Amino acid sequence: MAGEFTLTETESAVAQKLDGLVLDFEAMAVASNLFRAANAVRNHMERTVLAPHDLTWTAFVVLWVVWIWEPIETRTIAAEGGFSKATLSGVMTTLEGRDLLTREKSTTDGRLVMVRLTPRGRRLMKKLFPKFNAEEKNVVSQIPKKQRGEAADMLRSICMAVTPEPKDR
Amino acid sequence: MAGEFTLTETESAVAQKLDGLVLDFEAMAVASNLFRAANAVRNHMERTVLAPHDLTWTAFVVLWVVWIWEPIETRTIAAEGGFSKATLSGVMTTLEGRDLLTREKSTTDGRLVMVRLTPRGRRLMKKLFPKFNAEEKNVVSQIPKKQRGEAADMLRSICMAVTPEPKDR
DNA sequence: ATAAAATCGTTTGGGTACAAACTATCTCAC
DNA sequence: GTGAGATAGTTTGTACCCAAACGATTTTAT
Repeated sequence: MAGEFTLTETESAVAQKLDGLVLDFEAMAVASNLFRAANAVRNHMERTVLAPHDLTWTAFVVLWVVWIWEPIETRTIAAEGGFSKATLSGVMTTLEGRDLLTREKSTTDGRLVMVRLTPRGRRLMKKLFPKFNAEEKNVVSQIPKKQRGEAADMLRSICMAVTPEPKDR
Repeated sequence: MAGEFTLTETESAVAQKLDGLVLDFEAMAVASNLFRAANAVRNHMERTVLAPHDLTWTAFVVLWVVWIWEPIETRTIAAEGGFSKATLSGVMTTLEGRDLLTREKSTTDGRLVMVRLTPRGRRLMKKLFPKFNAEEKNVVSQIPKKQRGEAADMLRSICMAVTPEPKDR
């Protein structure tokens, strides 16, 4: 945990501030830990696996999605990776400049852009992904093996609860 | 879920790419869902609760930590909020400009900066936090009540697994 | 006492991150 | 066939986000 205060300390401090109000501390703990965990994992991955190859988290996700599904349309990468098309546009410009992927206008629909990895990009992913997965394994190592499926399910149901209309993003 | 491909589709596509290699798909699913969930919750909160008050997620976290623990040192806010002191410095400048918090050099240690909310900041949090917690409640609503404690624990143990030395950030 | 090391917060530089506006292309109704 | 609307991707503007370098202050070792 990153913080210096314990959960109990925090709860009693919050209770004082909003005394009389009914709060859901359990929900607070889950939400709070969700972000600590996500950030901790992201930072860990960036430092241990990604930094040696000068990749950010987002750049890696883009490469991964393209690697698995190429040729793939830009909009699908954004949906699959979970970021906006504006963000994606910038990241892809960077990756294109580093000769890791290519953009090509679709011949059947002039609005679409098809994305592929370059041979260099494919070589990188083939070497990098096993290392990445090894760290993912490390990340869940403290969760009892039996509960890992459950963990994935709970996280999925959190997504369901707050995902309204996919729309544009 | 944001993506268009099912877990099974993804697994079989990955398996093809790295055929022969042993991968931990369960770890992959947990890590992947962790980020989808964290992002989904963050976006949801920003849109429903924070945007009406012109606050970003990070700005809200800063205000929250200061609200609960003021007077508080800058370094503690960063540790508690889970971001770098560089990030914090920028966000606090914004919040100071909006008259929501104040910075004051410590009298006992010239390196430290003590942070407090302004009356305006306190009024905002007192009104905003109950709304925020109501949404947090909504976020975990799909997880069976009995499993919520477990969920918080699992997320905590993910943090433990990847948090090496607290150091500086 | 004093120089070296450690600590704290800010600044700098590069890379995300998203909404909104924009351009280009396609679809559909008529 | 043609124009209104929808759709895809990029650009713009603002705000994060972090590592590394920095200046100011304090602590530590001598």
